[in-house]
Amino acid sequence: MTGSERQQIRDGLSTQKFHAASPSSDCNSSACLVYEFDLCIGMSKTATSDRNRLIDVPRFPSSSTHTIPARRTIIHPKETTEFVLIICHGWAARSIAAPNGHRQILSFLLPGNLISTTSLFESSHGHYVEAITEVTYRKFKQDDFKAALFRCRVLLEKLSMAWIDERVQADQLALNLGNKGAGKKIAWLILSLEKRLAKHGITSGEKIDFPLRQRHVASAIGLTHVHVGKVLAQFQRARLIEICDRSLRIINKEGLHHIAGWQ
Amino acid sequence: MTGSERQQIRDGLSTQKFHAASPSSDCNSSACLVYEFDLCIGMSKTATSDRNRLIDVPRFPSSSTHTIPARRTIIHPKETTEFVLIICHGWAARSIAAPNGHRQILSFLLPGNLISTTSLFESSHGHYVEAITEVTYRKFKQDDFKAALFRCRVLLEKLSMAWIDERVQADQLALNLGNKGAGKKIAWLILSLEKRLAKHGITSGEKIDFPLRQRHVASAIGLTHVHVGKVLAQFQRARLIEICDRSLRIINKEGLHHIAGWQ
DNA sequence: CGGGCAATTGAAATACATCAAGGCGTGTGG
DNA sequence: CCACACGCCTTGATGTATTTCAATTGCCCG
Repeated sequence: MTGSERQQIRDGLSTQKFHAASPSSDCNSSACLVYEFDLCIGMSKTATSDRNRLIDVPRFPSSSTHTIPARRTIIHPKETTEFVLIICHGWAARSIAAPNGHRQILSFLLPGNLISTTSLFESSHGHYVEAITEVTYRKFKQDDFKAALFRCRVLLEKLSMAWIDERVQADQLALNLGNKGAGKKIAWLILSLEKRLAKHGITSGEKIDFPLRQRHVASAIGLTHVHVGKVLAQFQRARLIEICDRSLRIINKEGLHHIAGWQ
Repeated sequence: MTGSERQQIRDGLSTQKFHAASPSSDCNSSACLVYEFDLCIGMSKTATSDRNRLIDVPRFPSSSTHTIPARRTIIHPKETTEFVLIICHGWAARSIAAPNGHRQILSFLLPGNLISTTSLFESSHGHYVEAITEVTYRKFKQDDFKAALFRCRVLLEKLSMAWIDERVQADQLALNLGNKGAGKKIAWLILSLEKRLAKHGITSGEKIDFPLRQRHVASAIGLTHVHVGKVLAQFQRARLIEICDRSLRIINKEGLHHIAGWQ
């Protein structure tokens, strides 16, 4: 996100506008409830290639859209809520903290991602969600969301796929955190992000959006931000990647694969 | 498990005996399908204090019991199957491997644990399961298991609790793997195992079963077995714990808590 | 007895954390 | 417009934690 795109938001309150039909959206199928559930992906390829485009949810009752500036906390682990959140625009991080203060990012949330599949059934989240860029998200009532799931069998199926996916991702995260070598970990992170973005079609050429700060990378893979900086610089000197202006270009994908141990 | 308890099994094939009613079991409620689902725990406290006792599953159709010697692989990640496995006796480890060979243990499976909640819906597991001690497990047909879930609402509820639990455990694992300092990680592992064992009532006094080899600990927390050995020795010199003869005694629990960062 | 697995130990190399200082861009308030 | 604070990135110097390698021991089992 460039500075000119950034809205001026001076206080910590999220701006809120209740859902009004916006037929100009690039996602106007009545089945398009959730991007992640693949129902949008088919048409998104033909749509304008806006990155991070807003997902619209027509014919869905009682949802509201919120926008929060970068670096703000969206969800506190202890707060209870009856809502389910879906990211429409921007990046967020889901994390937990040990009582001693150490924080670990569990996953990055991209547009279309449900904020933790368990949030459908539990009213307490048990983790933080923080905005990385400015984030727009949609807020559904748990009950409404569940009801929609029962009305539409294919949605239910997609949800179960989403939570299996979530588990696979968690397993892969553990695999990577257990790795030795900062290079391995970072290469893995880059490749897995690239894969996710490509799957959603949010990638123009080889250049991908990369709004992560070094501290995000650091607390996602268990290193200090200083060391992350050194390794990234090294990667760039080796012409494996190129980072500039909040976007990343993978120059030598094979090389990264090799370093990450995906071979 | 002591040497004298260990059956002599000479080949790699698992011994298989189809289920025959065994009313002498310490778990004879008709509802007692799965230990983990809490239905056994109430009575297990009054039962004889056998550690690692066999879980029996009366009135449940088409299940078979298998026994596999220590260090043998129970499940390969690519093999497909229509069965759901539950550990009855002994310890196992669930793990995944990167293409380069690095293996990460995702969880230790104790008596009563379902081998991955996703195995109910997917015919391919995607991970290894290896016996740590000799392991006895029960094998259900996926369909039969699902049918039983629908027959019994409370079981369904327990299942959903099991998978939420599985996710919490996965999150905690990531949190620990991201920690710096071998002591922290190992203390955390010990405490979390103790907690799980205590919950199941498989703990006599402060002494708990600890059949893990150093390499298991190592690949569970992402360190080398050499270093694990050094840290464990250090813990014992500091009189935090005492390990002997495959069992572990926690001497200074507060100390461990402090080291683990649980404060 | 020999072979495989596990635990232990020490010495050396390396990877990583920690600390500290400086630079750069951006928003902010005078 | 300026000065200033803040967040972020970079760099170097230093110490520590961890890996790696190698050699030794004990144990269980065939």
